[in-house]
Amino acid sequence: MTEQQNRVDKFKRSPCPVACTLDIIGDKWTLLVVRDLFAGKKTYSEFQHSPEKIPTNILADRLKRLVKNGIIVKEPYQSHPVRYQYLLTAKGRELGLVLKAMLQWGEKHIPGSKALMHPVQDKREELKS
Amino acid sequence: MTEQQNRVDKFKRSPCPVACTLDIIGDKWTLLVVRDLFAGKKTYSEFQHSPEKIPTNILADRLKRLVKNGIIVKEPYQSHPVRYQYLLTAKGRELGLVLKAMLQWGEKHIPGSKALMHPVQDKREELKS
DNA sequence: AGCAGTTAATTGCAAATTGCAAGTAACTGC
DNA sequence: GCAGTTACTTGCAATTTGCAATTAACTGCT
Repeated sequence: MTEQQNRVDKFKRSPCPVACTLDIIGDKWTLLVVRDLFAGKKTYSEFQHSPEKIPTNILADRLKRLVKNGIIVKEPYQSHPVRYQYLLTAKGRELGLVLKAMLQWGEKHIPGSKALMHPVQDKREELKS
Repeated sequence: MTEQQNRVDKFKRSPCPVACTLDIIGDKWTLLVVRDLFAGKKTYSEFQHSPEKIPTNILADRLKRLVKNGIIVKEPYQSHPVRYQYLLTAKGRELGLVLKAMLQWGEKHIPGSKALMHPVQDKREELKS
């Protein structure tokens, strides 16, 4: 088996980028965690307290998968009671467009739904130290 | 119970448009059917023959849900052997941006994945390099 | 007329995933 | 020393998924 075949084999269902993306984020919870990260949430308990009330075992699983797929990183922000924070990587931040498209579709087509805040705000000021 | 409460109650998890959108399209298969519709596929068997090989009971279920949510319509395109076609509504076509965002994210971040075709092709673009 | 083939499903069942409750471990603050 | 917080894990029932087989209604071939 060649390297190319190895690469092909790792596509779970097909080489279609939509299918591959869905293999990573195609479920009811993953993008809600990403949404929370865009909203500035960082810790396990912050995610747990979001209005959708994600079950704790699902949250633990999704965080693991997001780390495995390079969308977030997990790092301790304090040792003594060791506490972890989860941060979006560049790859994860680029899911902002997916989130934004869903948010806009939802706001337009699901009457009564209302965004608490928008991800990927157009802020042109990031070069400040 | 007031009308407002009725409206609130119908949100499955929260009024967040991202969560509401995920309640409709947040699974591994639904958006693949929508992708196929963007690719010009219209019939049950065309969806079945896509490379991901969606199980037939899942396909039947997802088509029902897409109809129920106003994303597609089902109509006979011939009577005698009565045959059905499924067509995107305006609401469904507006999922093109979600699909496009996923496609671009996948192409960029999943090495080897390659789009067979792009939904929502922007006719006016890509003159610069 | 008989039979294979196509389309659009439904049914049955095992396996996997989800959702809920409870429990755990390490620590803090009173 | 005891309640509270954080970040989980475990157990288990319920739901969903995936696969195979089957069905119903027709067409086209011989």
